[in-house]
Amino acid sequence: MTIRDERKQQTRQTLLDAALKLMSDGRSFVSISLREVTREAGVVPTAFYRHFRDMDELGLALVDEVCLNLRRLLRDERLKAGAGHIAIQSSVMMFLLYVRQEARYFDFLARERLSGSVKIREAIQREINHLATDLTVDFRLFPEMQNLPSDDLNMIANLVVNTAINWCGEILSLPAEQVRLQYELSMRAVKQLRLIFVGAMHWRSDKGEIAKTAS
Amino acid sequence: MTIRDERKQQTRQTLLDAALKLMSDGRSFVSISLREVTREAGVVPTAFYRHFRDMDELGLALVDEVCLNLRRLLRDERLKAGAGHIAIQSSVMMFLLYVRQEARYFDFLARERLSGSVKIREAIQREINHLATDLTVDFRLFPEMQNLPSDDLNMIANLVVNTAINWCGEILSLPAEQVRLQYELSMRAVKQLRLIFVGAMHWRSDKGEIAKTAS
DNA sequence: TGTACATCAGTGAACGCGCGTTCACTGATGTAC
DNA sequence: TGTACATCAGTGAACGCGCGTTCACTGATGTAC
Repeated sequence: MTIRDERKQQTRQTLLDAALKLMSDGRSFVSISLREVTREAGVVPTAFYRHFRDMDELGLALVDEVCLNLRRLLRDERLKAGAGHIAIQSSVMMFLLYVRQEARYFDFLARERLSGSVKIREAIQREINHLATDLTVDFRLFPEMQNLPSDDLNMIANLVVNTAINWCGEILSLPAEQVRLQYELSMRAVKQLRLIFVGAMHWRSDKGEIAKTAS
Repeated sequence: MTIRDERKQQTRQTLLDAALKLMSDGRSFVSISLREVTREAGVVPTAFYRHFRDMDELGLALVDEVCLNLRRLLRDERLKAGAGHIAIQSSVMMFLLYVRQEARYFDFLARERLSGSVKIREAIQREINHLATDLTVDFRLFPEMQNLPSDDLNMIANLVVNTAINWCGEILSLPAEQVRLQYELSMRAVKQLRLIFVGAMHWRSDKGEIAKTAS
């Protein structure tokens, strides 16, 4: 990598960071202009085109970057925890602390998942499906879940991942100084994951009659 | 109501519909301009100000309208079902059919819930919390849940409502002609709600040891 | 190593465009007598 | 009921502004000999 290449990568990163920063006070990606990004990054508007064809391409790069970091975190968590075991409370708490710490990343993901351009939405959804697949694999190592069909494991993984995404959206919409509310939300999240696991452990055994007991 | 008032209300509704229509092919509210709305509605840009101060105010009116319709639907469903009973499969299927039928409304809600302006996000969150509260009240009528503390009922209602919102986002991102995929998603939704109810029925009794059984 | 040319990340001026908003207006509808 | 005036939803021209994109450019860095 030559000096020129390195500097180019630096500028590219500056542009990505600038876009995230502009979004960090609640604005959505689509409302941010190319000129704003370059202004924030400290380069001239035309320099943008040396790195991205248009804002959509920058958005996709942002998805890649954010998801790469997230996958790293989850991989580390997974290694630490050991197979077939999960300490729900500490996992959820750690996850939500990480979400707040890297708020810009998760804000971007949670916000653009449904409202971004078609390409960006698809890219994010692909990553989320990937997460769900990883989780399905993890579930196979749980003794309590080993005899569930993979269809059901998938369904449960999807529920867990979507629930976690909701936590992100909710905790990020709380003001930073409202620590009490954040804590309460975290405790509720812990309970929700526990409830899903309770459901998973009793799944199938009594599937047929659930909640058909009328008043 | 004079003729003039009636016509004014008509124009106002035309503006609201125009905004929804412009969003219906995947664009987010913030990316739609005042001039586009008036163009779509067939009035001159300046006529807009006879009805709304700015686009944000129109957005809030849209939240009101959409949520009013949604509440009506849910109230009717509730009356039909009778207290303390829920037919999970038919309820979920009916809900998702309604979501697809009124796709514009739910697209708007799902999309702007996280990415709209602060005011719009708050308005939508308020409505969602309201739904969760209603659901908590319903839960009280379930014999299986009657002895759970209201804190837990709340937590479960929140999980159910958020999960349902996720279904909306997912089913609306499927192309209209992919009926097969929509059906599969619906069946998964049914299972997920069942799983949550299974969890709820076994909640508390074995809360302490959940998933602490290591590999 | 030194030189001569090529590359290319970033510059700065310029463009046409759609935007939100202002203003004075028009003419149908409402109201008071 | 008929008339004279008031109201006000919608009009149309005009404005200044930030936008995305084009173009020819500069000068530091890379490359070939």
